[in-house]
Amino acid sequence: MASVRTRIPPSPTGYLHVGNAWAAFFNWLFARRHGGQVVLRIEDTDPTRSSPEYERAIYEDLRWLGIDWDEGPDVGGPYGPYRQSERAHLYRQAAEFLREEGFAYPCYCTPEEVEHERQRAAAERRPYRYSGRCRSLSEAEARHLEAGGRRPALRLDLSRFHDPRWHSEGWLQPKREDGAERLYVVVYDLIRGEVAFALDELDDFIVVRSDGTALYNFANVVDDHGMRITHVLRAVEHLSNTPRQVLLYRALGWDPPQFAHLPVLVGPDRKKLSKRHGDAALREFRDELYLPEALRNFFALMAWYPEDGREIFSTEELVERFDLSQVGRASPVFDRQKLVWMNGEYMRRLLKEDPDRVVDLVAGYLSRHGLLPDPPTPEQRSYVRRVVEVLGDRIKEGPDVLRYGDFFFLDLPRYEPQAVASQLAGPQALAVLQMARGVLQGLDPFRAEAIEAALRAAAAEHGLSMRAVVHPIRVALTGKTVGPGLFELMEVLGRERVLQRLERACSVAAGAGSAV
RNA sequence: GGCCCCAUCGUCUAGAGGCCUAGGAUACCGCCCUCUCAAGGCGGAGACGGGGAUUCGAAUUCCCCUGGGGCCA
Repeated sequence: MASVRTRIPPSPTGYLHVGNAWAAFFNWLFARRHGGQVVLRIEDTDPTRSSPEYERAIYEDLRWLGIDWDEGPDVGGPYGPYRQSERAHLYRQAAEFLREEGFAYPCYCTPEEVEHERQRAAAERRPYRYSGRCRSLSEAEARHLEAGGRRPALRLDLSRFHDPRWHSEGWLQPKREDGAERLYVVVYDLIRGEVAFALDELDDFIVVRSDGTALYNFANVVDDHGMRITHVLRAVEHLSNTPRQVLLYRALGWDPPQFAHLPVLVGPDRKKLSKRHGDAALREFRDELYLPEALRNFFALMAWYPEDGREIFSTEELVERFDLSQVGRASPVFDRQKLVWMNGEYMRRLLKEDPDRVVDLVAGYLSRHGLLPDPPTPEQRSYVRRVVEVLGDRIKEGPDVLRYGDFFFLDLPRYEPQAVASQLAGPQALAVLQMARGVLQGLDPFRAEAIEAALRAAAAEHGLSMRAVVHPIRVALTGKTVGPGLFELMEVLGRERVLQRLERACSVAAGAGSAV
């Protein structure tokens, strides 16, 4: 097989979306699996919604995810330009060819006229197809319409495909049906097999609008062919467009690439993942401390499983194993919970192998939430490092940093009402806190082991269980009932802050919790 | 409306006619560990959308229905 070339075709009309990132990753995986190339094509044909800022953001997000490309607007390549907005001349050229070869004809019908036909078809409860009225327009009629100020759109002439010379090629197959013969456009899909579309279900569709701009299907064909794309891996929503594209390839005298229609990623409501689902932009995952390697692993596991049993795979392993024919056809639901789990697995690993990276990530997260200057001083950074050590594998995603450790970065903890009510109310709590103050006041060094020993001794002396002393102290220092080991956390906080918080909590406990 | 795609635990999925009493993971529930949470260990509950057909035998093949999704400037 000639070298594999796949493409990633984002529109710079917003931030890279997880659904597109997922499809992009599959294109990347497939190309890398076969030692091929990846082409990045920017589909910026809608000038009102496209922007260079979004284009840059897409490069950034893709690179962050670990997807690289061999050709694209930013890196160049032999088959450019790689922005659709710069390819108008190529579309025009192809359109002229179609016209010269008689595969396309100018259509002077206005959108209003077409809409009228459509409505009449709907009223008569029959499927709408363009009548082909302009197909047989005479030169004189055309000139007359032009003189009236009408600009023609260009339509593909499907009647040309009834020529028997096409019927031996396999992609256009005559089939006998109830005695009559129907022509079918056959799409060969690497995931779904052969999918046949009756030619008479299609109509003479528009290829170039009256304003001269190319339609999506047309531009796509011109681009994919021009960029020597061998494999088009894209979402199933494009499957219905494929027969039109195949017709276009053939009319232009080209062989279509191989197609593989991926399922669509959907949200918990089974609807296509979109902005409606909130955090669908890839960068939001980055901001919430999802690791690119975890995301890649997770992405791979949607619609495809490398082998049964194992779930954690390095990207190299994924590349080694990727098999398009094993990709599923059903739409996977994007499951946040499982992503959290998987990210946790990678976080835990990273904590062992490259703790500095975790520290940087956490520091960045804290900065974004206003709890740390950006950049932090060296002292602050080493403090974050100690906090990360103490937090350990509790950090599965960004929000966990605050969930378990915001008090490390606040002057006073944010006291959760429920925690206060259950642990700081009443004389018992007050007694424990006062006992702790007494024990810790002169403790030196202020280290976890020493703190634990001292507190255990004091608890035993007062006939208290460790549970009974740990809980009120935890709430006093952190404001919550969950979090890292109490003694470790105290060491990081330091004696001064510990005593200060205990003191404050004492007044809270004494005031029966009303002062919070 | 026409056409196309899809359908196994809540979710991701394994399953290519007998290996299925339908396996794993996640989420959930219980127990253990333990200063709480997290992690870890052990255990539990949980699915082949429905109906026909083919076959000695169907989650697996075929048809219909239902339900979801998509395309038709």
